[in-house]
Amino acid sequence: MDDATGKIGLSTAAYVVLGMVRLGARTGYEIKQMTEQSIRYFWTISPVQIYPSLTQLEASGLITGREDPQGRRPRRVYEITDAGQAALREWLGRPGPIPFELRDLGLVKLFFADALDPGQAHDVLRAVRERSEDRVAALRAVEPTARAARDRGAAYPELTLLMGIAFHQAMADLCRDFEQRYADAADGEPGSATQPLL
Amino acid sequence: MDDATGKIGLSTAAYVVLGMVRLGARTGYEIKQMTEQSIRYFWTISPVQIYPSLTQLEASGLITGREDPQGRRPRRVYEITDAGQAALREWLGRPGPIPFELRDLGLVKLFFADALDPGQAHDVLRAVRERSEDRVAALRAVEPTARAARDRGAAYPELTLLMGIAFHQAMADLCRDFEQRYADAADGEPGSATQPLL
DNA sequence: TTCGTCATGTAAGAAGTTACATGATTTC
DNA sequence: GAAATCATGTAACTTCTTACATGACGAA
Repeated sequence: MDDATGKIGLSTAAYVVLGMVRLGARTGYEIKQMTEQSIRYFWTISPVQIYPSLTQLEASGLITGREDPQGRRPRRVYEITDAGQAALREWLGRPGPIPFELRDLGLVKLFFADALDPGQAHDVLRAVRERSEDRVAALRAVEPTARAARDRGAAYPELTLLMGIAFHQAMADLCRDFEQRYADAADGEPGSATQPLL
Repeated sequence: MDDATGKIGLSTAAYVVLGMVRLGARTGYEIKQMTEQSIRYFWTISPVQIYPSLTQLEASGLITGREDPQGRRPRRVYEITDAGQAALREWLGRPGPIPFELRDLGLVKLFFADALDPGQAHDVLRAVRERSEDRVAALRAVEPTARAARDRGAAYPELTLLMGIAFHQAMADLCRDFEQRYADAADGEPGSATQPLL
């Protein structure tokens, strides 16, 4: 999976952490929060990856950390360095394949839906459509935040949000097309395969 | 990840194998081929999962296998049973959440692209767009196969193919929008974040 | 006779997630 | 004073992928 990390010994997770520090996340905890609020729909990192990444990034001089306890609660805050800015840009611009992985059980079930009778297939179609519609609604709810970020100098988060919306909207629209097309096409029995269909 | 497999002791991989047998794949090898040609863009299974699944499915009476060596080369061919048809339908219709996972390094890089100067950001945008355009072209090349399958009783594979196309087309279109919008907006320097942007 | 394909597996390793563990601070 | 949040980690467990291993058949 490290197609795009290259020779340098930083994992993708570390670059994500670096990028989040650049965007103003100061502690591991804030990085996790920010990640959940922004890129969770197309990337995830767990605390298990965040804290070692912070240590490694600091050791490499890409961020600087200092203790800033709140009362008796320990806390370490980080900032990106010039070297960190450069490393982030190098990674963002690094050529090579850009892995894209989709794992969608809904599409799998739709793929096999010919095994069902029309009524049941319709139910699968509706379930997948409603899932995408819910996702669209969830993403639209974040739009104001993305617009606010754009007005403060970060325009690209809004683009990735719009892509998520367009993506799921396209799936929902196609589901609806199929639902209508096969609404009254009560063919009756599910297809039986006596010879390979694919 | 087994949110949707439920109490019964079959993994998602086993149901996929079952579905592929129903669609006419007779051996483990053919299942792998068919999987590569059809659902690989939204699901993957490796031979390591296929062969144990076949054993398990046969032990459960959902498929029947018989030896059918070609010359001295061993070979075991399978067929789905009525119980297998029922199990597949039960799984396809099983209610509950439908996991959807996207992991896209392209979106991650776009998300952080404000750290780049406009020219470099444009390059990232173009790289992501070209990737999606390539994917659209690859999927369109499979359309005749999907249409042929539809005419022989399997209409849903075409739907999942159309979804893949629509999905990537939407991403490519949005990239192009942004490329044009920021084509001459040479703001100059990359955004610097002195306070949290998100 | 050599290469590509058919066919079925095993073993080791990388990667990531879940659950656990701790404890302070703030809010109700 | 109870619950939610802040904050940082560890250990165990899955899960998946990669590489390896074997060997026959068909075509060039």
